Amino acid sequence: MPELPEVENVRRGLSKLVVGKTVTAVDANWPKTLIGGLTAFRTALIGRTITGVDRRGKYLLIRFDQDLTLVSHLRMEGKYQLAASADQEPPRFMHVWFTFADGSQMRYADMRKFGRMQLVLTGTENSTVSGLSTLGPEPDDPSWTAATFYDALHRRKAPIKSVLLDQNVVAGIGNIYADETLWLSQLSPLQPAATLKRAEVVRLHDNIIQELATATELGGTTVHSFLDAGGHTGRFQEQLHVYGQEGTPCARCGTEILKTKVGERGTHFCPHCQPLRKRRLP
DNA sequence: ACTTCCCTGTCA
DNA sequence: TGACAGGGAAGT
Repeated sequence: MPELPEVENVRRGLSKLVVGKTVTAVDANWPKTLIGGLTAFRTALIGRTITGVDRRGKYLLIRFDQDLTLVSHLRMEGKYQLAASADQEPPRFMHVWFTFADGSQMRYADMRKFGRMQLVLTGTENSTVSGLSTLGPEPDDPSWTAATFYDALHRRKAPIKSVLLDQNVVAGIGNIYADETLWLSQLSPLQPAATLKRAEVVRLHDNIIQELATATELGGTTVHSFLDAGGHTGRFQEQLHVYGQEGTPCARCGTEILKTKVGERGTHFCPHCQPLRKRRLP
């Protein structure tokens, strides 16, 4: 469930904690996490020094010297933690750990084992990593305008909720921020994307940019004990209007928030503020 | 473009 | 004990 704001906070945390460290060992007890296998990771990474940590959508890009990039996707439950020494009690569900020359360890824990890591040559990640090659623009990229968003939405007849979750349309939105931005924009999650009016798309575009920025600055949303690399919990969950709020009154109109399924995903909305508008597909 | 699968803790 | 949580890849 880490989405763009959470992954960005992990990036900032890791950036402060691991840049400059040199890998002396790589270990794993769930090798499936490592695309290409543990042996390849050891061969490539031992002796390499971390030079930076970047992010693209929900992907973390851990940069090493000699043009190596570790592409890491946390999926549902992936967490990084830095331990000052190897003796420190490992977190539950630790599956991969990197030991550094100073004795510290970068640990990766993932209860559901959905997360994946892949090593690529820096600069080739966009062509090599499936998911990155077709990834849509960053929400804060000035080239992502309401006009380009409108065009993208009008090529899709699927419900707007499903289209927001499509990383090829715009990068970084997951289930929480899809529901929240639709509530803010007073749009039904079931509204076919192609039926959105210009003004509605402008509203949604503004809210996506604003909401992701605010959530990022508040440290993201903590759901299911999500922790950033520094071990802090996010504070954005105090500002959720619909996600996980089923049965409580809508902050805008008092109507009970409902939960349903859209495209096999749990979807929270206010039936009064977010009515489905009957419109013909263009 | 839609469905299924990967995973396992939590909850009804 | 079975349904559910869900991002993204793979399959249809």
